[in-house]
Amino acid sequence: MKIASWNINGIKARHDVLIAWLKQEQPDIVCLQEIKSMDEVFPGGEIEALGYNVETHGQKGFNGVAICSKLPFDEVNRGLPMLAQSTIEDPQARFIEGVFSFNNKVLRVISLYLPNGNPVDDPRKFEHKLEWMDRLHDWARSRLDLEEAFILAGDYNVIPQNEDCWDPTVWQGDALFRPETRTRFEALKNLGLTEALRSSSDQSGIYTFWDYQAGAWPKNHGIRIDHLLMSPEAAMNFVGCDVDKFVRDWEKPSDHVPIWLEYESPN
DNA sequence: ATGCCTGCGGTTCGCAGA
Repeated sequence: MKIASWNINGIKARHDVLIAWLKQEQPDIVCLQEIKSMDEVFPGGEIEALGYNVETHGQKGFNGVAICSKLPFDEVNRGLPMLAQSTIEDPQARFIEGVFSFNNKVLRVISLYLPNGNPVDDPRKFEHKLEWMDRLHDWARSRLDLEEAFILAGDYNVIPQNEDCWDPTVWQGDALFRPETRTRFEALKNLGLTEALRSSSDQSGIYTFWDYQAGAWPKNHGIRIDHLLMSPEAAMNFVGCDVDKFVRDWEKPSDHVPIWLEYESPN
C-alpha cells in the first residue's frame, strides 16, 4: 500500500495536476496540505470518481488539510488539541486524522501542516510555531500509548539537518532551521517515531520544496521539509520511501512535491 | 537583500508562504 503526503498549495489551482498525479501514481492514501478551501466547496468529485473517500478540514483562503483514501474511514478527527490549560479552539485548520482498518489492524494516518513561523521576531509567528510543535509532541505521546500503527504525514516546515538544504548558511536563522525548531523535531522523533525517508536513504540533497522565486527549481535550490514519521507498530510494516521530484517539472506545479512510503500488510 | 513567484480574496492590490 502506498501512502503519500503533498502540499498542493491550493486545491482550486492544483486540481488538474492532482488528478493527473493520482491517475499516474495510484496512491492508496494521500495526505494533502494547504488546500486553501472551505470544506463545503472542496472540489472532490473527480477524486471520488477515482475511488477515493475524501475528508477535509478546511478554512477560507489559507491553510487547510485533507485525506483522500481508497480504504474507507472508520473515524475522522479534526484539529490538533490545544495544551491542557487553554480554553480556546485553534482557529487554523492544520491537522486531520483518519482511522482505518488494514488487514484487521488499526492504522491511523494524519495530515498535518505545521506553521511556517517566519518572521522569527514576531511572537505571533515563531512562538506559535514552537507552541504548535509542543502540542504535536503531547499528542504523539498520547497516541503512542495506544501501541497502534500511525503515520504522521505532512508539511512540517522543518529542515532537519544541514544536508537537507542546498545552502545551510542561507537558512541560518530562518524559522524552518532555527535550533528551537530542529530540537523540537528531534524530540518528537525521540519519542520513538521513525522518519521514513531517512530509513531509506542517507543521501544529501533530497528535497521536497523549491521556491517559485529566483529560479530555485532549475538551480536545484531546494529544501526537505515534508516528512513521514511512523510509530513503532507502523515502522514494522515499512517497505520504502521516495519523493516524486518529477512533478515539480509539470505545468502549473505546486512548490512542494509528493513524498510517499510503501507499507506492507500487517500480519 | 525578505524580494526576484504564486494563490487567494475580492477586486487589479495586500497578504501569506518558505
